[in-house]
Amino acid sequence: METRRDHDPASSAEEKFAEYLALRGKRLSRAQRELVRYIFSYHDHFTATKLIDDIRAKGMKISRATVYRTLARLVDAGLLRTHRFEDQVAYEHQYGYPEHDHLYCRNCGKIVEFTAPQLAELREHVAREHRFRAQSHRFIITGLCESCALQQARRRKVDFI
Amino acid sequence: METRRDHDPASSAEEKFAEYLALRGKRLSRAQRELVRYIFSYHDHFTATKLIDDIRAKGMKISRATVYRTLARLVDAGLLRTHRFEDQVAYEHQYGYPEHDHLYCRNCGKIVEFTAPQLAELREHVAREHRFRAQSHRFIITGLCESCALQQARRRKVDFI
DNA sequence: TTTAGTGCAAAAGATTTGCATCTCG
DNA sequence: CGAGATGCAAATCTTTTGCACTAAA
Repeated sequence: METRRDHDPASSAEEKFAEYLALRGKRLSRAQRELVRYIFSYHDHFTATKLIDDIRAKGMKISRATVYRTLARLVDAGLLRTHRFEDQVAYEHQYGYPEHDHLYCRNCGKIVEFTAPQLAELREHVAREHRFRAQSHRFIITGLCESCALQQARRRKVDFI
Repeated sequence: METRRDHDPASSAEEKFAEYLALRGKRLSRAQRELVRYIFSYHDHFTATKLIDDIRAKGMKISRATVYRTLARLVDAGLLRTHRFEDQVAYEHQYGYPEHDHLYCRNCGKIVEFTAPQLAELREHVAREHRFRAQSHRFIITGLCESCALQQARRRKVDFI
């Protein structure tokens, strides 16, 4: 998957992180390096739990505690951002990734990204009206994805029998 | 504020709930009735934990488990809605209370409600585009309220000295 | 060498669940 | 009476922490 060493997201995120750590006298350990490489080798939303399962499946040996500690640092470093959905905290790339909003399936947890330029305007308008200085926003549409909606419709029919 | 007995939120919510239960052969127990009355006797955001503390302080004897079970039903009945604020799950009235969104001050935690009809349209539009069945949405504008923005500007000047 | 990082297991918190026992309808 | 509801405690689940040990720089 990953071939070009110089400009792929994984290595530039790693550099950014190393910089962040160096600046505060922290060290970049083997575990942290492996995690950053793994996390930035593809773009997707993930939960801490899922990440732990994934890296274990890949054979990496990093403890639960270290994963949580590293995620917290990556957030603090501005490389990751957390999102709280209904019943899960998801992480997503912050560094080098455009702003977007989300659709969240309440049934299967699927997350779909979308962008809606109108939101930025609306946000400024509302903020001005309330004398707020807006810094960011979050728009989440919760509901059912196509397959879960169908599945639920089916289940409902069965219930009626 | 609200004095007329017939139409106060607490009793109409109770009726709604009784209806919901009856429709599915469930019973309205003493515990559930007390909870609904308490919850709808005022409008505010609350967490399950806070509710449990509050009712205990009022001398009501209802177990933790029953509170959770009742909250789940109230959500299912469409009387309550859950929201994730910060790192806690908050409940708020859904029944008889207009949909709204929030401005959140990152500095002092102040929450201001606002309504923006355009969001409903936008939500339907986006959902349709992604074949989602939207059930609700959440739009949060994060930033600084007026006083925190001023305060911060002041602090910055000091930092420069 | 020295201090930060790691793993482990125990702790925390919030919510859920199994089960014997009440209670509504 | 019989299906539900309740309370209690134990069980879950995710995330955090204390501590002795290991390893970056």
